[in-house]
Amino acid sequence: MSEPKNNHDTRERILDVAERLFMEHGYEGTSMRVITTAAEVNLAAVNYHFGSKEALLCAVFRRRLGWLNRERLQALDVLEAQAGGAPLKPSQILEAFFGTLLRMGEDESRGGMTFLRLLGRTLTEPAEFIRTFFANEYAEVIDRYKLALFRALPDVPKAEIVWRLHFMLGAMSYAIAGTDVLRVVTGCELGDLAGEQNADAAGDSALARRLSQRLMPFLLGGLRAPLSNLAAPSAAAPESPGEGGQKPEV
Amino acid sequence: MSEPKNNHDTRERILDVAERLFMEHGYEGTSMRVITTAAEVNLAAVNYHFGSKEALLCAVFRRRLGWLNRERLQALDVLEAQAGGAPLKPSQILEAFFGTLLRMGEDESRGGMTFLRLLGRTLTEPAEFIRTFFANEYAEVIDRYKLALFRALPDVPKAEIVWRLHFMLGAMSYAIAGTDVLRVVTGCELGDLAGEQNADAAGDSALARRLSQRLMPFLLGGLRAPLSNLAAPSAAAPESPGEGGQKPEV
DNA sequence: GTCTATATTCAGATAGAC
DNA sequence: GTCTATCTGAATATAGAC
Repeated sequence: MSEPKNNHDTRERILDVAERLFMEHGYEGTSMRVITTAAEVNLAAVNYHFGSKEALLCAVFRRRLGWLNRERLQALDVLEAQAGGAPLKPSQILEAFFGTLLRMGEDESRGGMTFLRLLGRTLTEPAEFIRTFFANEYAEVIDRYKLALFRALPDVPKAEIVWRLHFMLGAMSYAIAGTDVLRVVTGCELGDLAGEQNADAAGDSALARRLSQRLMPFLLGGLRAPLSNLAAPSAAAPESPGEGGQKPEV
Repeated sequence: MSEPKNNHDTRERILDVAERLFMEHGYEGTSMRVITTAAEVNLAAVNYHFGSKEALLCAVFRRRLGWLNRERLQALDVLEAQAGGAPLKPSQILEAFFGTLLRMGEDESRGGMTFLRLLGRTLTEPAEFIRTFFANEYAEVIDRYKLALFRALPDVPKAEIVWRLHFMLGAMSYAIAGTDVLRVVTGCELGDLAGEQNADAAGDSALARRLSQRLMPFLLGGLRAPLSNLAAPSAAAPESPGEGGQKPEV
């Protein structure tokens, strides 16, 4: 309301640095000393501006998630208005939900890939206050998208849809968080993304686009996969890639 | 080689407790004091038996991953012997890789869901020594499975297969790690798994089976999804769940 | 092998001068 | 708003008696 001088600078600088360091070393692995040193502010500044380390982490996320949530809800609003009461197509819903996020990765002013990676990693942090924070932040959006998916896939049991939504969130989080996990686990054979650490702006933006192109078909394929035939998981489903029996219903 | 008394008890008890606590609170979030207290051993016991906290975490994983790696390689050996030189079916490969893991979740003597959750969570920990540890532990197995997938899907670019393998790992890790992340993000609507914390043996075993039944079709659907049509991600692909053009090639 | 006691380092937070 | 100095607690690790 009435901050006099470069208060804004300090706050934002702390948030920027914390965003990056939390992403690189995790919440517990990042001390306030390291943050304040890198941000070139005094050690006491974090407690003055945010109150505590936990509150700092929440502030880092609130700065980005407010916009993301609005964007996601609005994307759904637009689609539903266009459809005029008819159910949406699954691909539209996924594009609205995941596409909106992945486009953040191309937008440096919204945190870019740094924030996306941080988000992916933090979603799996065990600390209690983090869980409840995300539960509150995400509740409304997840609920809207869940309902949209229920309507889009009326023949698929709701429990199954929720599971698959969860799988999709996992695939995305992990893919985003793990540009280096990927290097570790798969042995760095992804050609063009080989540029070690993020080449900041250009490389990150390209990575976000490529990731989106790869991820969306995968998610859609998983979401629309035929349901489990209850018992034996390995014998019945058709195999050859050309013509699988794609029947999500019962 | 020559441990006299209940040395074995102590070591195993520490490993059991560490496995559970690391799963619940993460590596950084779990102190050696808490571990040794819960295991009813002396604070110095961990350093005596394992050398350091880092080494303890590695020991926790080594105890399980040796068996898992052998099992996974053997499953592939058996399949390839049966196929007699022909490429395997994607579903067989996924069943060998993910099914083997998920069956660990039903086997309390192999760590059960506790270990599976720990594994899923730890894969996303940022600490450097953890990354390199997993890189070494996983290298051989991942490589074998990657090659099997290349052969099984000769028309899909290798880079695409590696990405999708990564997506699958993510969906699985997240799904396994996040029985409670799931509760947080999706609002606990999964009916039968609502039993808060793991009801230990019976509930966990059932959860592992249910998870497998849900996850495998999703992964297979994602792996075999049609490739991105390069440019616009939202307009071209067929939608209605009944008959999508399943063509992974080009 | 086990234990007590302790060394050492580092964390988050705050009091109070400016 | 910013800074120095410091409090308080907790972490890993080890020395040395038993």
